Order: sequence, then structure tokens, then C-alpha cells
Amino acid sequence: MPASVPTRPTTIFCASCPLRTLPAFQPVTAEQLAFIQSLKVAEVTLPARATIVAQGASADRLFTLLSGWAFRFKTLPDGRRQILNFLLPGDLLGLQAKLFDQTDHGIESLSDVVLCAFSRENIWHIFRDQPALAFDVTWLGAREEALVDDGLLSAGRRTAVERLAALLLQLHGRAEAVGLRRAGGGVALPLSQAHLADALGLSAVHLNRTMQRLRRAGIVELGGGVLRLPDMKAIRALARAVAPSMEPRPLI
Amino acid sequence: MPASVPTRPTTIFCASCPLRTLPAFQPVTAEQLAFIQSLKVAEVTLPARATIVAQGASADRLFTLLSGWAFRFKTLPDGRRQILNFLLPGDLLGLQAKLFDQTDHGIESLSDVVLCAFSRENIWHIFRDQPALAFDVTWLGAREEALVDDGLLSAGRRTAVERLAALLLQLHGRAEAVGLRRAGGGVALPLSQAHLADALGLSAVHLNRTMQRLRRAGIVELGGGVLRLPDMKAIRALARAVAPSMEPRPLI
DNA sequence: CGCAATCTTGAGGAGAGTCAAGATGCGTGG
DNA sequence: CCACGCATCTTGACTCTCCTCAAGATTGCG
Repeated sequence: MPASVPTRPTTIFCASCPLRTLPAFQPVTAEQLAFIQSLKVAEVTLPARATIVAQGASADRLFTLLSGWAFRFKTLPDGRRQILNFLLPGDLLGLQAKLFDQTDHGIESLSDVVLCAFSRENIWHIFRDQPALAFDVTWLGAREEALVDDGLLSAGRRTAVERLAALLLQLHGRAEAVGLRRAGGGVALPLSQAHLADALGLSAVHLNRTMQRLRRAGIVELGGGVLRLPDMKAIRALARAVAPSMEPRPLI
Repeated sequence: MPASVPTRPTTIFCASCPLRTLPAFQPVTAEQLAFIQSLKVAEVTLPARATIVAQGASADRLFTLLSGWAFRFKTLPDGRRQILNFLLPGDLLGLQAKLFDQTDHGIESLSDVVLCAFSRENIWHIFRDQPALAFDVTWLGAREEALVDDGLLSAGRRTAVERLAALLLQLHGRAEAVGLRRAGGGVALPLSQAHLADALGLSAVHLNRTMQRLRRAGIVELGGGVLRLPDMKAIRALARAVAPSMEPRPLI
């Protein structure tokens, strides 16, 4: 896994950003769009399993995930790993790393990813020149915290089945919102069971058994990188989750 | 527990805010100080165990905790509760509630608290008129997320002893930083064991037994609302925690 | 002085972890 | 085209951490 991030020249213009056409994202003014374009210093393509931000490293850049999946994680000295949350297209990466000069978590790609890179100084320009966009940065940070909050509720107080149901439900909804719906009614989900286990605070073995319970109950179909939830009502009841708000969100 | 928040006129001027004298907080310019003062619409005093923000409610205000302790939490429909993080003087409350128009977590006081209240619109004024302060708001939000990240690492991957050690270490450090040091070398800690259990994803019974292990090992002394950590080296090793950065932080 | 919340202790059980082995799938190269 | 190797998934057996239920001891406070 390369610790440094190769770059190549920008190839996608924000004005024709494929994400912006999705209803999940708020519209922006022409001026804001031009500003965002001016922030973008590079486009970065990485394969699956690449280190995007190393744990403990200082990040010199901030990214928006254009396509693909990634996750934030922490590891303890003896190797135990906790996945903090998953990152999907449109999500902001490295805000903490940027603000604190050092991260105590890493970010790794799950699939091939394309990232829009913003330089360190540019972040400050947002706050200075574009208060509405600065507000959006804060909003995206708060949304990420809300995801981690839910993960903590899961790890702390939900049973294994509830945790898995809640996570699959969340990922299904998020993937759908960014246009990852598949023909058969499912969504692409490039996670191994080991990833799910590390996200939920379970062992891989126990996660596997829990998954089979949901499968045999006809609530989850997962295989070949595709997730289908045939019984949304049942899985929502299991997760004891409230339907997440589907309001359009900012995209920077 | 009152769901609404009584107010009384402002009595403490930001210029003479007792928190600002602490080295834990960044200095501000006279102009910023005046701006912050202009944001403050009220000062709120609440007793222990009061609801500051109800779970599921929309928050019309943002607060800075001036004195006392509070915590953010989520509950499942059947009553299981997870404490997300603890709030100490200088911390910002209700940012998520403000940004999302509705919270799925509640905030409750642990001790008598005094809050500085900012109105909903004023938050926007910060972004429009004071980019440096807006940046600080984002910073405080990211810091809160870092705390939740650590809580998730604990709940997901640390053993009961490690979790407790990590939390007590964190709270000890934070309390010290805001001047809650006591004569005997400890810090005030107004938490019941039930609170610690709910923060760590443990049952109250198991937390009690875990606490006794740390006590008998001479690593923790907790009683009468005072926490002492006689063997910092041992508890840090147990928690497998890195020493948190002690850089001055923003105060709004 | 007495109630209520909190803390403590015991006993038994269940959920989840560990260890270990085998099955399945897949990309690569001979 | 098949064989090999590696990663992932699956299953079984056993263990142990942590939970639940239940009863008592302490403490603080009106």
C-alpha cells in the first residue's frame, strides 16, 4: 500500500461533475461552482486497498470522493482494528487530518477510487471568501459525526443482529442516494465480511454467523459485491432505526 | 426534567469570561471578543439532570458550556442508552441539532451548569462576518468527532478494563485542562457508575467489577465525586492511548 | 431517622471470541 | 485450459467475557 498519493492533472470539470446531477445533492450557484473548480488542484486515482491518509500522518490535502468506496479506521498497537465509518461518493475526506495537523485514524480505499484534491491553503480561502461553502464544510463534518454517533450506539448497545441490520440499512440507503442502484434492485457493496466485522466491533466468525441468520430469514441477500434488502420493513424493525432524512446535502 | 430551557439576562461578560484566562484556550482579538459578546443572547442556568436538548427535538439555539458537566446520548426504543461523549466547560453544544433541524440525540446536564446561548441566526452571522471564528466552529465540531471516534474504538475493540482506563484518562486530562484540578491532586468528576457504563457499552454491574480491578491495582481512586490517577504510566499503558495533543483550542 | 439512589456481591447463563480445519472462489501463470 | 495459490467464507468445538437477575450494603439527603 503506497503511503504517498500520486496525482495526475485534473480531467473532470466540476461543471460536468457526474455527482451534481443527482437529486441527493444541493444545487449551487454558478459562482460557487466556479469557486469550487478553482479550489481543485488535482484529481487522484487510486486502486482498491490503497492508503489515502496514513494513520498518524499529517494530511496536506483535503479530498472529495468522486467515485468508489473508502473507510476511516483506527488500529490499536496490537493490531485490533475499528472501522469508524464508510465513505461514499460526495463525502469529504481528511477534514480532521487537515484541522489537527495529524490524524489518529487512517483512510483506505475499498474499491478503485477517484478523488478531487484541494490544497491546504484553499480550505482557508473557503472560509474567507465563500461563507456559504464554509458552512457546507461544517455541515459535512457534522454529518460524518452523526454517522459515527450511530456506529457508537451500535457497538455499545445493539446486539450483533441489530448492528448488522443497522449498518446494511445505512449503507444501502447511502449507496442508493448516490446512484449505485443495480438492475436487480440491489446496490453495489464492495466490502468483505472482515470489513463489516471491524465496523461493528464483532469477530469475523461471529459476523459470518450473524449474516447467515439474516440471510436465512430472507432479510438480506449479499453476494458478489451486491446487496439486496428484500424486506425493508423487517430490517428496519430489526435495526430499530429511524428513517434517515433524505434532504439534499452539500457537495464541495 | 424540564424540556424547555429557562433563561435569564446575561450576567457574565465575555471580556471577563473565567475560561479565557486558562492556557487551554486560544487568545482572541478584541474585535473577535466583541463579536462573540454580540452573539450571546442569554445566559442559562440549569440544575443537574436537566434536559438541555431533547432527543428528537429541533434546537433553536447553540450553547457554549460555561461551567459544569453534561453529556450527549442516544436511546433505543426499549430504553437502552448510549452516552456519546461528555461535555466540559468550553465545549460547544447543539451544533448538530442546529445544522440538521432535528437531533437524534439528547443532551443532559450532569451537574449544575451555566450555558451561554446563541440564537439560530447568529450562527450564520459568524460564517458571514467572522471567517476565523467560523473556522473555529468547524474545528470544535471536528474535535467532538475525534472524541466520538475514540469512544467507538473503545466500544468496538477495547476490553472492559481498557475502555474504562481510556475514558478516565480522557476525562482526567480534559478536566485538568479547564481548571478542575483539586487540592489532593485529583479532579472533580460528577459521574455515577451508571453513566460510565452507558458511555462504555457495559452493564452497570460489570463496570463496577472492572472499576474495582483498577482500584485494587492502585491505578484509579474514585469516590466522592473526585477522580485521582496515582499511576499515570500504568493507566496509559492499559488504555493503549496516545497522549492527547495539548494545543490551545478555540473558545466561542 | 428513613427513604431513594447508588454501589457491591453472588450465581448462573448467553452471546461473542478464539482456535482450527475445511470449502469456495478467483486471478495468474504454466 | 487447467493447476496452483491466496483470499474469503463457512463450520465445529470450546472458552470466556460480559449480561441478567437478585439480594444486600452504603451513601446522601430531606
